[in-house]
Amino acid sequence: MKCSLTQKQLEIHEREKRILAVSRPMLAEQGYHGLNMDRIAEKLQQSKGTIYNHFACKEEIIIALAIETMEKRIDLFQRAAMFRGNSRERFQAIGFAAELFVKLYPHHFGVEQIIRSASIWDKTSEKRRSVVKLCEHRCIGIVVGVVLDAISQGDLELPCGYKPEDLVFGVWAQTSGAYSIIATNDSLHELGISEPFSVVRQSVNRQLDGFGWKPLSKDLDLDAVIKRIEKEVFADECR
Amino acid sequence: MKCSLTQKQLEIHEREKRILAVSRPMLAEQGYHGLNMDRIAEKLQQSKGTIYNHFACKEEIIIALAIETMEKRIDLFQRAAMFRGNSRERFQAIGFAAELFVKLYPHHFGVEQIIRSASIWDKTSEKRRSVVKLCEHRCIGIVVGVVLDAISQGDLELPCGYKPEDLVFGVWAQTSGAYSIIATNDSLHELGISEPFSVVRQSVNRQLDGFGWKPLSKDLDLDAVIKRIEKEVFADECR
DNA sequence: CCCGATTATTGACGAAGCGTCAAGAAAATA
DNA sequence: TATTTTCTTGACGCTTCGTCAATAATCGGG
Repeated sequence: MKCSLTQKQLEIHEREKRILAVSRPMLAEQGYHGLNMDRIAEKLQQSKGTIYNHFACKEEIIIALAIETMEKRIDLFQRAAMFRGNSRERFQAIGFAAELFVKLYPHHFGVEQIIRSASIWDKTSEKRRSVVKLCEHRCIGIVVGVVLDAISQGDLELPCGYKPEDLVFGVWAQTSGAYSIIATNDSLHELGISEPFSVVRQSVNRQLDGFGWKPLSKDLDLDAVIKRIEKEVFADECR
Repeated sequence: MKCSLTQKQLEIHEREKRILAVSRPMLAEQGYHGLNMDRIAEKLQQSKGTIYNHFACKEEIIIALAIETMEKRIDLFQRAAMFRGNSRERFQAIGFAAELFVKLYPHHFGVEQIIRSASIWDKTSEKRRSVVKLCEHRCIGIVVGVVLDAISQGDLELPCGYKPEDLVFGVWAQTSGAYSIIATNDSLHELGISEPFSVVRQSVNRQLDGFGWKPLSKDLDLDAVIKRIEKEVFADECR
């Protein structure tokens, strides 16, 4: 009967989620080597072969985790982009989301780094790789959307030959670079960098000011905007 | 006799360099998994035990390679910082060096990423880790030095509460983030980012302009400065 | 409800690769 | 030359990945 078919398929689908749920902390705590196929099987009380029915190799699990991660970020970004305010404030909201994301879920951010290692990326399936690309595209698309709105609303005029994607790339590089350094460098304080997150926020705003994206940060009460973003968009996450 | 003693020690020292020389392409081409202790031994016609006399584990080889890499970069940065020009031009020279480095030796850049994986970093010795820290410190120190010169020469005034290290961190994050994205993301073009290196240069300059570091980029003939840097500092590397 | 066909599960197994260590070789020292 | 120290070797143990033939469960038609 149909119900039975669905029953089994549901069980399989359910299991896939459990595999990922069990894998994530292993990967988060010990990195690539902490993820152990035998231990996953053991924890789920299933044989290894069954795990391999879901994921062709260890790296497929990692990239699947990364996809979950990227979807989570996209969700935050989408909500941020819908913040009610002018274009610059909406961009600010996305920046806030990015920082929130890395602070709330540092291991998620870590997973995104891990799949970029050549020795891991190369073993993943084309199928999941294209999902990653799509996620990336969607994520950038959200930010580009805000930039385009800014342009069409007359808040921003890009220099000749400069595309919205270029501006986004600059900010993307800045933030992801900073978060990556923060996450992997335990001696930042010794290097004289005591408030890296604050520095990133300032650098980004200075860059946007440099592009003349109005209202300039000197004309904005940034703290008040942040407060509003916290309250209106990320009330659940900020407590 | 003394000569013989030196002889043997020289041989050992020589071998250590050969181990690294053989390891680098393996790591560059296939990443972490491409580096294979048995194959290293085989290529050097030496037993595995001997390799392990030099390096306690695979990860130690990787971090040793990373140290070589960092020293190479320090060399480029030092030369760049000595460029004869105003403070902003000297900073420009360092930026040029960073870009040159990642373009000339992309695999070197990759090694620096690899050691930052938790699962690798954790297996390295405290001794080499502190060397890495030192290299980082020296590298940042060079750049901070130029910023300090700019301040003392009256070219730059940092906002209240902003340290030279903070400015350097911002640029460091921007460039390393960008290079990392460029290296690991094969579909940048599809995302609408066609000239990422050019975007980075512009973003950084816009940031420095934002800090009011004189002379501002609009008052500088950047192309001419680059030409001079190429000719006067990196003639050997640029051909 | 039963029975062949299909699909899913299992865990022993092979392969690869890391790191060890006792035995033996080479070098240093006396 | 004899003895001690240091260096080298490669077989071995161990872990972990991924496979696959055998087995079990599910499905679908009669």
